[in-house]
Amino acid sequence: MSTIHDVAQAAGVSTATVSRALRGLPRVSEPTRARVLRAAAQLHYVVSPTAASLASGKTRVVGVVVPYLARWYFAGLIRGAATVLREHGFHVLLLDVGSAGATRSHPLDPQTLWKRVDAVLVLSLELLASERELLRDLGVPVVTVGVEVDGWDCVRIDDVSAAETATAHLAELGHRRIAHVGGDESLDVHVTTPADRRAGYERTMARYSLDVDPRCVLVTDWTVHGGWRAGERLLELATPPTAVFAASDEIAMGVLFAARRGGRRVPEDLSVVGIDDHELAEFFGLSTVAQFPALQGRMAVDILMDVLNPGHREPVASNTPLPYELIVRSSTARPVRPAE
Amino acid sequence: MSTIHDVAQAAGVSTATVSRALRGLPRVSEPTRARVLRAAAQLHYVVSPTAASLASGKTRVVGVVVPYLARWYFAGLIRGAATVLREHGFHVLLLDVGSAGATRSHPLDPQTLWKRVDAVLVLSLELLASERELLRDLGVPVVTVGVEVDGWDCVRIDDVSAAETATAHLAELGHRRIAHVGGDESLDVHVTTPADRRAGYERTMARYSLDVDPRCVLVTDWTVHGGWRAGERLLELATPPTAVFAASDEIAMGVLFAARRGGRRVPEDLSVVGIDDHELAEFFGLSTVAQFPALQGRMAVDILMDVLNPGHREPVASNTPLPYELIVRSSTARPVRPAE
DNA sequence: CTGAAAGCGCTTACAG
DNA sequence: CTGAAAGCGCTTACAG
Repeated sequence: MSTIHDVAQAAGVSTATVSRALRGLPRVSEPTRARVLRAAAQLHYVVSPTAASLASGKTRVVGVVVPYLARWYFAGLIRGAATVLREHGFHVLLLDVGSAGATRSHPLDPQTLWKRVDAVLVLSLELLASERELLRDLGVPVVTVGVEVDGWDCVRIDDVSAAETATAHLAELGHRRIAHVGGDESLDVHVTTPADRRAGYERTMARYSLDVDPRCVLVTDWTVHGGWRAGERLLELATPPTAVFAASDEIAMGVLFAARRGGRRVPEDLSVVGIDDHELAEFFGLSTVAQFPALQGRMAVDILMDVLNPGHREPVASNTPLPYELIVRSSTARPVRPAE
Repeated sequence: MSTIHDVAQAAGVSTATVSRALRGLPRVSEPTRARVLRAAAQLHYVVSPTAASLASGKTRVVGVVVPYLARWYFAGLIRGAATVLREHGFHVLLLDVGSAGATRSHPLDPQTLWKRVDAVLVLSLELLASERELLRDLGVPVVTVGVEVDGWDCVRIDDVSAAETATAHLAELGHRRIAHVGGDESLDVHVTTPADRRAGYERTMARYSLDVDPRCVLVTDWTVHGGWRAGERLLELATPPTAVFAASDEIAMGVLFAARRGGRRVPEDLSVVGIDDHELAEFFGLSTVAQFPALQGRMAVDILMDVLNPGHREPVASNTPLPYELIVRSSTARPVRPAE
C-alpha cells in the first residue's frame, strides 16, 4: 500500500498539504486539492488509522458496552448506534463485559480503553463503581442509554409514563384486578427501568382507585422464562388477576404462555399488555407500548457526536422526550365478568 | 498518563528493555524484568495500542462481520468468539454491513479494514465478490463460519447430516408424509446451509422410500414469520403433512404457531422438528437437532489464532467435525393415524 | 542481557 | 496557501 509520502510525491506537494487536502481542511487551494485527490485515488491511498491516531490522539472508534446481544432491545440499540456512527466515520468496538449484574466476569479495564476509543456508549447496564471511576480518570466521554449516572448524558424513554399508559389501558378497559410482573429493581442502582415501570403501575392503580394486591406484583428476570414462571404463580392465586401489565414484551410472552398452558383464554380470561413492541409482539397479538430502540441508539450517538465536536452544530437536546406509543392488539379486552 | 519513557527512566533502563520486559520477551534478566514491572505498575503505565500498532503493524483487533445481531444463532457465535478473542488479548471490531443479501447497504471497504484489523471473522453470510477481493488484496486472514469460500478456513456443522438426523427422527416415528420448510438456497452461493439441509431431507426421504411431494417442500425466509406463513400453506393442503422438518428452530416456531392457529394439535395432528436448540425451544417443547453456536465461535477464533501465530502450537484441525445432537421434546410423536 | 537509533506514517503548530 | 520539522509512543533489527 502507498503512504502519504507517495501521494505527496505524485501530487508534487508536501505531506502536510496532502493531509490537509484529504481531510477537507481549509487553507488548501482548489487546484492543489484536486491534484492531491487525484493522486490519492490513483494510488489507492488509504490513510493509516494507526498513524493518524498516534499523531492526532483520536481513534474514531467508539466502545459500545452492552450486556446481552441476543435481546431484541439491545440489538436494536446497537443497530441504530452503529448506523449513525458509520455516517460520522466512526467504528464500533464491542466491549463485552461478560454479562450484566455485579458478578461481571470481565470489567472494563485501562488496557481496553486507553487510546483505543474516543468515547464509550453504555447501553442499559449498570457499570461497576470501579468502571465509572476508570472512565472518569481516563477522561473518556460517555453517553448512556437507560442509565442515569451523574454527569453523563442519558437517553431514555419516560418509563414511568410508559408504564402508566400500559396500566391505564387495562384500567380503561374495566379491569380492576391488575397484576404487574417486572424486573428486580434492587439489582442495579442506576438502571431504574424496573423501578420506574413499577412506579408507573402503582401510580396508575392509585389514580383509578384500584387496589394493589402484593401477591399480584411479581419480580422476575427479564425473560420469556421469567414471565412464564410469574404467570403461573398469578394463575394459581385463589382470585387470579383479570389483567397483567408486564414490564417487557418478553415477560409478557411468558405470561401468555402460562395462560395458554393453564387453559386460560386470552383476552377473555386474561388480558396482557407489555412494553417494547418486540419483533414477535405482532405475532403473539400482544398489545404493548412500543418503544424504538434503534431510534434511541441513533439519538445516543447524536449526543455523543456533540460531545466530541463541541460547537460543531446545534447540539441535540439530551432531554428530548423519546417517543413511545400504545399499540392495541388482541391480547387485551374488557374483562368478561365485569369488575366486581 | 505515563509513557514508556517514564517507565524506562523510573526503572533505570532503556525503552527497548521496557518494551521487551513488558511483553514477556526473552533476553531480559529476571531482576531487570522485575524492576520494570514494578515501575510500570507504580506509574499505572498502559501501553499505547496506537503507537504499538504503528511500530509493529499489528492491531490486536479482529473484525467480525455479522448479518444480524438479534438472532439467537449469531449472538451465540459472537459471544463465543469474543470470549476467546479476549483470552488472547484481542478486541472485537463490529463490522456492520447493514444486512445480508446482495443489496448490502454498506459493503466492507478499505477504510474500515486497512491497518485497523489483523484478521476478519465472517459469520455465516455471503460476502460480495468485491469484498472477497478486497480481503485478498489487503492480505487479511479470514476465517468463516458456515461459508465455504476457497482458501479460507471454515467452521460449520455437517448440515446434511444434521438434517438427516432430524428427518430420520420423523421417519422412525412412522411419519410418511413429511414436509420441509427451509431457506432460499438461491440467495447465497457460498452459504450452503439451506441447500444442505434440504439435501439431507431429500436423501433421508429416499432412504426410507418416502415420497417427496413438491407441495410439501417450501422455501421461506429464515424467521418465525416465514415459518408461520409456510406452515399455513402446508395446513391448507388437501392432504396436509403429518410432520414438518423445519430448517431452523425459528422457522419451526412459526410452524407451531400456524398449527395452533389452524386448530391442529401438536404433536397429535402435526409433529414438528427444527435445528438449533434455540433458547426458546424448550419453552415451545420443540424437538430439535441442537447445535452450539458459542462453541462454533470459539473454534473459529482458535483457528484464527493459529493463522495469526503459525507454529505457535499444535494447530486446531479446521475440519474437526462439530457436534450436533437430537433433542426430543413434546413436538414430535408417532402419527395418530398410522401411515397410509 | 542491554541500549542507541531508526522507523512506523501520520498531524500539527510554526514560519513564511 | 504551502512546507520543513517536530512529535505522537512505541518496536525492531543491529551492535555490543
